[in-house]
Amino acid sequence: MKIERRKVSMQVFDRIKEYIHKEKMQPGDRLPTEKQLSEMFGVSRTPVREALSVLEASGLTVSKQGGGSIVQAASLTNLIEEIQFEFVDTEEVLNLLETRIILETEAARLAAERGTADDKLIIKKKLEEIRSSQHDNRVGDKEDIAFHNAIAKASHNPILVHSVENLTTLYEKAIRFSLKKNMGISEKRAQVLSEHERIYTAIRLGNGEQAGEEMYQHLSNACKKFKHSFDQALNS
Amino acid sequence: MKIERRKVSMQVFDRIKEYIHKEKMQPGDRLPTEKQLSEMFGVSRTPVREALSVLEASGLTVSKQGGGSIVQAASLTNLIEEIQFEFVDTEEVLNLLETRIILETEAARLAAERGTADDKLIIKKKLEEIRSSQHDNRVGDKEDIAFHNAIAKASHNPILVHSVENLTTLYEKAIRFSLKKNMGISEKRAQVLSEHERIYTAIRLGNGEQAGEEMYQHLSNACKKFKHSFDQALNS
DNA sequence: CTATCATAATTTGTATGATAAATATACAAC
DNA sequence: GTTGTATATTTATCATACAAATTATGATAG
Repeated sequence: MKIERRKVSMQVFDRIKEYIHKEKMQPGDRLPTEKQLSEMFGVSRTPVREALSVLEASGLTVSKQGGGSIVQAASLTNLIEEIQFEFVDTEEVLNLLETRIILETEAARLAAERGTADDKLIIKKKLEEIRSSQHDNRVGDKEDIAFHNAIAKASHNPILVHSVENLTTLYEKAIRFSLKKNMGISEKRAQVLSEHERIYTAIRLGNGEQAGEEMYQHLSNACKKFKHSFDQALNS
Repeated sequence: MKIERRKVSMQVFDRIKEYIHKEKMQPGDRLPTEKQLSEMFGVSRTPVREALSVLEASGLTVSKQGGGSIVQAASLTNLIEEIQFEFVDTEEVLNLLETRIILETEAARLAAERGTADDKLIIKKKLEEIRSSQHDNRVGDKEDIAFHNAIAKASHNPILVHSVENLTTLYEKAIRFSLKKNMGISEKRAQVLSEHERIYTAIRLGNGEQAGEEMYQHLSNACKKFKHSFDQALNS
């Protein structure tokens, strides 16, 4: 039997989250001071500070020297189940997207030119799963990836499929650890959905050039959005 | 204008990530000790510990009491899975070539646009090795692959490089295990060399469009030749 | 020589106290 | 109402110390 020994700092991390939830704290509210928290939990300031570091890195709070720690998360109900940070290099994500653009632009074109009715039906299904995920207000990363993979499959080139799947999986991992706050911007979601629809339509009509162009635009926009959110994170 | 004021702990966080990346640390490798890190960056242990807390919470490292901090996740580039090679099928070789065309056309374009003088020198060297292999009447597969890989490297996109290398080595294996190797290639060697030279020239001049076009022609020709020799083998 | 085990050294985890720097607050001056 | 200033509060960092866990070392037995 293995006794679970969690670090005090991480226990404090949980307790503070719990506290925020319990007290129904709103964005802008001030947390108790580090001194108060350390007395509250019967520990020293050190683990409290480390817990607050993680909280801040996860975007839940902001600590300002002299000003205390302030709750930032907009809604505590869909509070972070999992901590998400950026530890992946921005440059690597951009390189990843660049490579995806190269491969998937052609994959979309080939899908339009070679895809069977069956292939296109599957793509359509994936598109609708994206729609319903959006309707449920979920993130929908998995559905997004599935849509792109389905298009690759319609190219009927297994090597290409494998390469695309490889990159999309990597991308999902990268995004999971790098995207922190810019999830749920509905207007952007609508735009993404519209882009997906345009890609699908072009494929359905068998218009390879158009499909490639739409895919290119779609991924280029993803690239722009990523850069933009990164710049924002830098200035905060 | 907003004066940039990043906390030391977060600067340390970035520096450690940078260090892991720079040193190409693999999962399982041990980071320097907290003491060493604090001396390295000229700060106390406190911010170093807070940075490590965030790193650990993000899943990049694990810190064990007494055991040091070890890297857990690697950079994206190292995560790319290789396509395992099963058996050589003509169709698969064509699929492989098709995917290579997609990737390497763009790789050549990027090489022309982003390649440094150094990069181009290396490409030139590889080209000359192809020439000398031809002079020695050797097959020169390795040299051919090295030439293509060097071009990919000049794109300065590690993900793209890895993807291209993956495919070129796969291609080399495929050709090697394919029974019909060296099928009537010798007379086309001069042509292949000329194609390589045209690619190099376009890259050297920084003409991206041209470089892409030449690469496209080159690999398309390889495709045609493969098809042709396969048909011949069928009819014999 | 090898393997095992006790011991020492190293390293992280936590505690404590002190100082610097930024912010918040209260209050006076205009 | 606004501005400025003094004071108190609070976070950010430093320095040191010790506990706890792991790793390295070396001795001993076979």
